[in-house]
Amino acid sequence: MRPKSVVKEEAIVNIALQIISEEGLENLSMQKLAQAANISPRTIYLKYENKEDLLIKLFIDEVLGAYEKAILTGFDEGMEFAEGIKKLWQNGFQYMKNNRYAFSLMQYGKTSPLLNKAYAERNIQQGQFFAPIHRFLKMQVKNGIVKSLPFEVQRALLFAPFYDLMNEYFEHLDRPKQIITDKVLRDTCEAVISGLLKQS
Amino acid sequence: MRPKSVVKEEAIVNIALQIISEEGLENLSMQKLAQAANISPRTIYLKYENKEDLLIKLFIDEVLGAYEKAILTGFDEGMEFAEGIKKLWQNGFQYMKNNRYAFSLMQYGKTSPLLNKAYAERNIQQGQFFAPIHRFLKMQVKNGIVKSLPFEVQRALLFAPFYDLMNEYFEHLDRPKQIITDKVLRDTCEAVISGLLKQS
DNA sequence: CAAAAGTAAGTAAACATTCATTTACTTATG
DNA sequence: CATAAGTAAATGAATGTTTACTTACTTTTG
Repeated sequence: MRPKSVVKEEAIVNIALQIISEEGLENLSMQKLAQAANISPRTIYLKYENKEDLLIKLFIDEVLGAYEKAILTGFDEGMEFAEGIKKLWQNGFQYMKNNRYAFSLMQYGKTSPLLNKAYAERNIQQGQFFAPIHRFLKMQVKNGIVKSLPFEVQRALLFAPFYDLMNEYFEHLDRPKQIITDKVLRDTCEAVISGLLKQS
Repeated sequence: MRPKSVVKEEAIVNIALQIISEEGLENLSMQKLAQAANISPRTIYLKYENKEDLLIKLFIDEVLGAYEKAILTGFDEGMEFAEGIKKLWQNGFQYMKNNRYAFSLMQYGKTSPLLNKAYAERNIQQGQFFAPIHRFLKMQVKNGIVKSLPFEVQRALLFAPFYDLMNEYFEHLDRPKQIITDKVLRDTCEAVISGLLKQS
């Protein structure tokens, strides 16, 4: 039996992410992808059932899965509050810097109904990625460190500014000067932390 | 001369926003829009040059323009810091609650290359919407009230959580219980404010 | 040589956009 | 004040192109 080419499988994934990042999700077509990856359209359909299947697997496996794993590396629910959040931000920044294309598709997860649905379903099925962070925050509230707010609100306060900064970071990559430096990121993280602390 | 039907013009705009919100930007086609609005495809081209023109005008005029106007109503650069930010959040929440479809297209402004480009170009041409808020924040830094951070970072800290909450608000509209209440929004706004204050 | 991997060349359906007309209304005239 | 001329609004059907996906065949391996 002829063995499958790993090179081609990786090309599909990487070039798809690149097209999405550079031209937008709406401009990724199966034909364009095949041509750019120098393969036949049919080859994509050996690995993926259809376009929807491809997009969802890219989003869930290649992007979200890898990101969630990266962000939780070295993070421990027992950490002190500020220490834990800083670790998450550091990990996130490190990962994103090296995975610009993944970041682009991740952003589509909030707008595209298809990806949004896939994301919600996955979080229901397999006890979600945010579980350790959820428990971490719950403990901080219990210990009187952090303001008692719904988890969704805490998550918004802690991470929404981070994604905004990453967006800014990538936009400034193409410009003469980068404003999102490690120091700026640390300062922003501090601001986010102090906003959630109980004693203001 | 046959008078033009305002009803039809409005139908194009409203139904386009509805389709984008419910099915996604990538699933809006000119023919589908025409059918849903009960007009001929040709009629859309009387008002708009092409699909790109339609999308950009929807985004810039119908969505961003209306939002920016709404959010700045009753806001004054001379306001006290917390007061000013609370006003912006209140205005934003009020507007968004009544314009779910507009919110959806607004979110696409961050991901869609087409809309992103249109947004950037507009902000360069006509001295941007954020100018009063920019000056407001600059003054607060000068007066030693607010942490000295790049404007982009302040904007991220102040407003990124807001959009996240609006997303959550709309998702919970279809569920039995709403978690994003006026009180939760006020509390979140307070947290955002305290994160930016110089004395923690 | 079995059998999966891979391909070139298709397919029907959907796409954005246009053409050639018709419709609905205003207005100038007998 | 009836009616025909004029005109912008609006249209249904068609344009060529691109789409996601398939068919029929070839290549490459154990």
